[in-house]
Amino acid sequence: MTDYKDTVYLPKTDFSMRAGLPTKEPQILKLWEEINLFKKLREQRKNSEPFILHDGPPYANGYLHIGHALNKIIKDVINRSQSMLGKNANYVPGWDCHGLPIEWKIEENYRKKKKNKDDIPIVEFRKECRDFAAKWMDVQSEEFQRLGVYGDWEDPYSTMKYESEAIIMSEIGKFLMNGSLYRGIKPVMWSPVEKTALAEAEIEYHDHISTTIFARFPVVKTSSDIISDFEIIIWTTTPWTMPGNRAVAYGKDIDYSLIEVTDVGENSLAKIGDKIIIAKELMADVMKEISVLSFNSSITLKGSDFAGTILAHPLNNYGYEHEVLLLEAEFVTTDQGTGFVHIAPGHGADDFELGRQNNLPIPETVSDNGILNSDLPLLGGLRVLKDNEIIADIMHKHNALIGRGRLNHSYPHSWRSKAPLVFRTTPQWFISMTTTNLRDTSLKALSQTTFYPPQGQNRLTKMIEDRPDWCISRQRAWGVPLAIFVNKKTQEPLRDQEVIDRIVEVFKTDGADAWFEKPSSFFLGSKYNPDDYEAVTDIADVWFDSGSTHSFVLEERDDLFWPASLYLEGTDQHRGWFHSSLLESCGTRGRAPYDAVLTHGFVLDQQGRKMSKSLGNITAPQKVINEFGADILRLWVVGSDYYDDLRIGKEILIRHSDHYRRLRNTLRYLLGALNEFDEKEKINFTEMPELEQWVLHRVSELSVKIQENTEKFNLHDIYLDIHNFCTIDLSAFYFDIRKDTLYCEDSSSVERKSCRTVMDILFKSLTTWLAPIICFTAEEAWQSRYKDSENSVHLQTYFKGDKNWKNDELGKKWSDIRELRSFVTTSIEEKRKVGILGSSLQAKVLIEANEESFKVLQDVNLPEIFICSDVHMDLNRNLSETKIKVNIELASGGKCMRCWKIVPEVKNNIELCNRCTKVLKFN
RNA sequence: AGGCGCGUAGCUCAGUUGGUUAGAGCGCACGACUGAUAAUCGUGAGGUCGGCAGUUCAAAUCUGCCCGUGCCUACCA
Repeated sequence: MTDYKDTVYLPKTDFSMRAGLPTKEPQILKLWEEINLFKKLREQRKNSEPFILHDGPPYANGYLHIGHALNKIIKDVINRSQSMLGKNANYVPGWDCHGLPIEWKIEENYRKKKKNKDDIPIVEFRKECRDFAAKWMDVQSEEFQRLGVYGDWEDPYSTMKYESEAIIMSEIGKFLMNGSLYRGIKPVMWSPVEKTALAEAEIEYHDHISTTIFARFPVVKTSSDIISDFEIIIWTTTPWTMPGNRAVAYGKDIDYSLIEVTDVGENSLAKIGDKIIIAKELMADVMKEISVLSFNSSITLKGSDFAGTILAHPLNNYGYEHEVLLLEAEFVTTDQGTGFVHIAPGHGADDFELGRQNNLPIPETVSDNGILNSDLPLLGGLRVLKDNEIIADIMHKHNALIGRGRLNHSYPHSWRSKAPLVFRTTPQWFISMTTTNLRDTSLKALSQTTFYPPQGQNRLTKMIEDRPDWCISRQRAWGVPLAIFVNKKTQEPLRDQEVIDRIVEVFKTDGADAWFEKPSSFFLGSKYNPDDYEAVTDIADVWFDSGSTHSFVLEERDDLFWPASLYLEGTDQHRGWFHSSLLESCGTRGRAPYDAVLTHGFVLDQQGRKMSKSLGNITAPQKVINEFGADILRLWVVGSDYYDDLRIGKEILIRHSDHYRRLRNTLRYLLGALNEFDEKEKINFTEMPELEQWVLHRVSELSVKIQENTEKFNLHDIYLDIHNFCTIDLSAFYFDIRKDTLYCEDSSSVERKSCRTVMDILFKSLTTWLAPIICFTAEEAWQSRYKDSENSVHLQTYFKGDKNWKNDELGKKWSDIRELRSFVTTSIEEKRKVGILGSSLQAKVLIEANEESFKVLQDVNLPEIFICSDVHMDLNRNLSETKIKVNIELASGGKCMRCWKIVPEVKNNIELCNRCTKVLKFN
């Protein structure tokens, strides 16, 4: 017997079956670097329609986590796919550099060296922050590039570049000039020891003993006569907030008892005959606490009965003559106290909010070192944390209390000084939502923005509707200073464009440090006397920085455009970057800085739990890259529904690797089949067999779909379509059927040449379709074929099918054929199960078809489609419901030693079928 | 606690305006091939569509409640 293996055109390629991505990907990155791919693409597309995905800046303070990877991969796939549409998708990555976390890190270093932050000159401190951010920018840049993310890594943007700081200040200036930037006050956690505001994360809770008081608020005016001579009793652990009291809150559904005291204990501050009101549920506890021995309480009222009542301050007769409103509030509970809550709008979050809603005044009663203002009657000059016993004494002396005590409870302290904190109102700078109609402008801008997914619009809209004015000042060091002068006399900020311009110009050349280095006179010029003005030392909220990126990146750079085509971030950025950018841009330019917004979900572990160090369920992108490769991570992204939260874990990554293998082997098979393909082989569409025409019909169908889905950023659908196409249409159908043609047919035959023409189209289609997704593998396959490193796959555009290829009728016909084919494969399998045959080539397929099926199959080369050796089909008009009946027999004849079909002509000493004999004769 | 979401086979996902027996790929099991070979092909088993209650001739799909879960409500980004 002769071995005919050498006469068969077996697939041949150097594109390996196993990928070895972790080692191969860096080589491909190097190749791209060598040919300067990104620049080359910019040059090639410089006159094309721009697509600007404006990068939301990550914070430069650590290694990348999987969320960063997710975000940048989606961005990259979108950029690359837009590029595949022929657009100029220039992408400039950036970093957010200012802010508290970096300050903390630098401070932490100081603490280790036992240095005090306050002893370091601010400019020196800022320099260290700057160096720290610069270092992490480099680290993250490397990591992003390893993911395959392409962009202008040589010239990225950052919020701390001098030009950026200058423009940020110039943007602040716009708000200053248009009158929407104003000075107001806001309660913050304040450390009297460090004389600074603290962030939530800088606060730790320790036990603290507080003086508690039960204070009397006489009813002054009420619609409910029955309570007119009663006193409302509140309980508080912060007596020092009493000067700031402007209201008392009740719960509308709480039951309150009207109580008359009839007997009291020896040291009780209560007196017989006192008429007081407290929550019914707390009556027993309170009476015991204030040593009331007996009392009458026959009447119960609902909180809602108190609406409209006005009280007097407990020290009403000693200088605190203002009205105290009795207000309804949801946060009132009967867990503790009296069921009434004393409201000092300057000294608590709930208090402030309730005060704001009811237009209460917000008195500033405490100075920055924690001392009650000296002009306060009776209590001026006392210390808020240490003198509460004295405050209680004074109040008692003036008949303002009905009880007092002490309480050991958990209380906020500074993590630096360990000293207790207070809530205090401080002057802050706000951008008004109303004076320039910023809210309305923003809402209108949102209605003109496209959201992916659409729910985002709703979410952002709700936030803009409800949000208060934007507080943009921070009492910190590492940021863009609010370079504003305040007139000492009028307390009005100086609004002079000349001064602002002078500041901006200096920031451009010297950076924002100039604000701390140069004297006021330098900025004020000759027009103003520096002695008349105080320079603000606050810095800007970092959200203002990043909210301004559109101005110093999109507007300032020649290679970008304003507004952006797309902003794309995690769903948390509804509150963050989408939000601040919208406000900033609407406030200065009257519209959103983006045409569209895309949000993705968060990454969870395999069980759907959030990732945390304590659970030990963190998947690090670096680890995935080293074990699987970046292309697998990229496949994970597009293989997931990233509009929702995504899960990741070992099994999930393995599953995606399985999918990857299918794609890789499809490319590999194409490469093998196209070995030594010559353009001259190409066959015209109309001359191709119907099967080839059908494949091209599918290509054109898919091509349109991919085009549309790219325009809608529907990466997930693109991927599903490609994968299903490779698996169902190609591997399990077209490739399987055409093996005989490809391997055994005469190389000059129309059939084989048609097949290879189609294979060529498939290769170009798949590599360009896949290039945005598995950017490394697509390049590897492309280079494996064309061996022309200058001509990267990423310089191409999507392969587009010829319009003539689309033929829905043909599509329908072949999907019918495939349905009938599945009856045949099932029947063959049954025979295989019982050992009658192995290879389907051993089979002769006998078909009885109803009229409809007969019509579909009659002019089809059935042995080819069924991959069997013989088919006999009869029309059976009696079948109607059943489309076809299939029977399988062994084909008669001998096995051709070359193509392995069973044919009658192979017998005795004849080894080859007629076809193979003919093929060999001409070669 | 409120605002915005999510919950379909072991995994990743499809499921049109409610309309036959809820689909695909991977994995798994079994088998075939040994000329895509750590590949390829075929067959098959997997689901009370988170739960309960409604609306309807008909619910994965609409409504309500519940359960689970994520993001947001920070001088974090």
